[in-house]
Amino acid sequence: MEGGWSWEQKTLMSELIEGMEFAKQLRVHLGSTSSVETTDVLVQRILSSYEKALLILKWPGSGSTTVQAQQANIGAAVVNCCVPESPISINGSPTSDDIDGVFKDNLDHQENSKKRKTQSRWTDKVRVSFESGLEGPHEDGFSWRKYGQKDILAAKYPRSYYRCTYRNTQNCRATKQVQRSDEDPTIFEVTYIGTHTCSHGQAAQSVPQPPSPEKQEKRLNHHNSNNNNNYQQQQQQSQDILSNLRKGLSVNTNGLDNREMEPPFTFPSTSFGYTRTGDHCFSPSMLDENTFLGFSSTYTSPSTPESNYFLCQMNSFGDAQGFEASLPELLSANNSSANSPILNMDFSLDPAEIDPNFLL
DNA sequence: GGAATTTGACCTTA
DNA sequence: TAAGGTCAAATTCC
Repeated sequence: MEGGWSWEQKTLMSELIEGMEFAKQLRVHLGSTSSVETTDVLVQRILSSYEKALLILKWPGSGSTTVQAQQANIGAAVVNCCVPESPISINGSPTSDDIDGVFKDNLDHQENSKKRKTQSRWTDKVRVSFESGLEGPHEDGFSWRKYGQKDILAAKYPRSYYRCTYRNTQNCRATKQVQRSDEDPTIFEVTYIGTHTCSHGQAAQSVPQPPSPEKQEKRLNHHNSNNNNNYQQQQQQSQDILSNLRKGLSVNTNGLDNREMEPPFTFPSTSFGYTRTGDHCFSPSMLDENTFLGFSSTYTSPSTPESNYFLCQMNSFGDAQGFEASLPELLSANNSSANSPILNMDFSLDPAEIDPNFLL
């Protein structure tokens, strides 16, 4: 398998291995200087994350665009193919046109199609395993309200239209369309249009919880919604998480405290493989500490059963873009960053400490 | 009773 | 003018 790996993939693997080695060394070091039990727990979790990341990369199917859950406790696989229906900049952020479109759209509430054209728009593909008990895409962290359904010409399944629940109260213009794939009914193509301007994004979910997947499934049945996130929000959340991390670091640098630790990592029972491919990606040089940490945090988070385990995977072209692009998504996949174990992890990772050549 | 979904009609675009 | 997208009243659910 490794024979077909691209340079980026090999580099990624190398970096992960190296990081794991560093963590091991840290454990040895801390073991000699500190008797705090949590230290070892933390390091164990670091190692666990690395090991599982490596495991993912080593999966035989990781060279395809489809992520199949290959562990018994991964009930559903999410294929997240980011189809750039509008240009996405190299770092995954919407282009200036996208931003302009959103901005103008916010100024002018009388949305028309021309403006819609300029909105950021991308498509994710979500594979959902029927074995998981869910028949539709899992929640993507935002609160959506279905406002329409339409039979599409030449499509076997109708298309469902969703808009942000807070459209009226906060004038959030984000919408999404969910279309079940003709070829593979287990795949839902989710097209996101516009960005969330509401303050009830994913992070807000820790307050008013949206309907559970079970509830949503009960309601939506066949035309379920969801998956994935708004990219800008992901970026913002990446920043938020980093900010929280740094706050935590101020505690950390004073020594390991007695904050309650999350239970050891376990794969959630209803989890999703997850891949994002296409141009909605980072270049290796754009992979900053946010995405790195986000990967770890989400990867290890068992907090939200419907959206917790997201598998990064190389795309079919063998590069690392899909993997990298999925990182911000991984960040926000976990609905509440407060639930992310990494926020409880007391290790320091300042931007200055990040190897600027990470993945290079 | 409030909130979410359904669905037919209407609007916009190519 | 057909197809996609949205609106809004009716319906359903909690």
